[in-house]
Amino acid sequence: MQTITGQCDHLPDREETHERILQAAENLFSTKGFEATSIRDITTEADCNVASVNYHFGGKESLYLETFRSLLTEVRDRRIESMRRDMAARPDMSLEDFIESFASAFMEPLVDQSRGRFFLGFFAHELNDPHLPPRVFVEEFIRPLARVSIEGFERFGPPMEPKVQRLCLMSVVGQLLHALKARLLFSDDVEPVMVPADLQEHVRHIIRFSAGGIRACAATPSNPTESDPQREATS
Amino acid sequence: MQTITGQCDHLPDREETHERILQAAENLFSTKGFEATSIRDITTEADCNVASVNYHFGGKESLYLETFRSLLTEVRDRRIESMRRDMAARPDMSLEDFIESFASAFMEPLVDQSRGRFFLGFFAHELNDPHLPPRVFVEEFIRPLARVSIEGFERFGPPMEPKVQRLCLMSVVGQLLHALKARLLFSDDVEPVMVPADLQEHVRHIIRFSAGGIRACAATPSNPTESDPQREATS
DNA sequence: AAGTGTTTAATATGTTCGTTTGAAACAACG
DNA sequence: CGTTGTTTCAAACGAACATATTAAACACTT
Repeated sequence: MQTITGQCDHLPDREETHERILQAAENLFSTKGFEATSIRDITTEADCNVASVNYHFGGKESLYLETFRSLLTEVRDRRIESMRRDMAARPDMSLEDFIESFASAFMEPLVDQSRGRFFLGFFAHELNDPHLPPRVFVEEFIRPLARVSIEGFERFGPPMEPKVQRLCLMSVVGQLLHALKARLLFSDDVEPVMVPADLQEHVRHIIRFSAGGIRACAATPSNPTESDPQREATS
Repeated sequence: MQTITGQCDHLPDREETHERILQAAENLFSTKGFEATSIRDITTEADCNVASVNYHFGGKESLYLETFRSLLTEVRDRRIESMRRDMAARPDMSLEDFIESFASAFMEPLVDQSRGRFFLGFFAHELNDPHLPPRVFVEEFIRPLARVSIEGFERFGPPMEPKVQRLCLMSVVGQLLHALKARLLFSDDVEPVMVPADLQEHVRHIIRFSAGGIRACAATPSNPTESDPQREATS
């Protein structure tokens, strides 16, 4: 009662060990994956005792789940909030404007200095060595994001069948993710030969490319066996 | 000299241990990554002794390198051969035809029952926990493939700046890779709600989408601030 | 000051890791 | 038959692993 602030003069940790473990776990799990990360790796980086993980989280697996789920919800909610804000502020967007809004909502949580920068690594490892309960990723993360995105396509894009809408959404997402991965791959290139040095420039290309792709897909919505009228445009 | 064929009557292995280790290593390294795969995992699956890996390959790391590099060259050469064959057989392809040729050359080594089916997993792990010497992946794999693909864009696509050509190539590749990964993600879905059940249908969408995207990018090659003429096509 | 619940560190146990060793089985050659 | 080189095996090494148990140190209440 007498010393409110004097609880941790000599100890650097005290009470934030829980947080330091979470940060170290996010960092290591996202880069090395679940199995390749040992509790000792985590406790060494968190500068705490080995037993702390079992005490605070009840084991390695529980720590992984808690870390990943909180990361999922953070990225998801930031994206949804960003898109909803843009859609409400500018009800008369062009298709290009909406794709730009979607792209920035999609990318920003992954590239800024927030916890979201760990997301891609986490996801890559989880994809081919799953430790999350099945379907939780699709139901709690992808589905809500797809719902808002499709709503934007409905409002700002050309009329399309729902199936084609989902495919176009996946085309945009695939390009954006590949842009991020390519930057990792070519990061040690002396000159930017394969990928532009500026991510913004790459995103601007994706916006233009995707707007053209979406309009081409909306042109003949129903039967893909029929020959499309654009076929002779280049000859 | 007397018994040429009587070398391995009772032993199932004998002389092919080297190959069995390679197969097991491909399988395990691609799904679990380097660190999460133990030599005992490999030798158990290969049904041989623990010392065999050190004997045949000189250690875990050398085995990983040899496995990955041979996988790289196999996928790369299959892709290049497939594209060169198509380009030679049909010199008057449409843009859609070439994208289809590229897509099948790109996808087939990854989805059929050859060794290439391990490639995606290998690559995903290598991306955020590298164990290959730097730049070997870009120089020996991506660069030769990009050269042939850009050549196809030159011949069968609209005129574009080289920088835009590379960006369009990356857009197509990103969509194709994302289509494959999405199939893994939604593989346990009861009904195909997010992704079509048939990969061919997804690829057909990507062809249509990409042809529209490429033509939109070629429309105004230099100054991206200028509004493109397709803007009013859907209203 | 004594008591209570919470958090940390130290220690112990059994497992698995990559690698090494020495012997055995084999073909080829003298 | 003896020797040599090749390949496989069981066994074992020290190190690092996950986890459980224990006791000490702490903030806070009475």
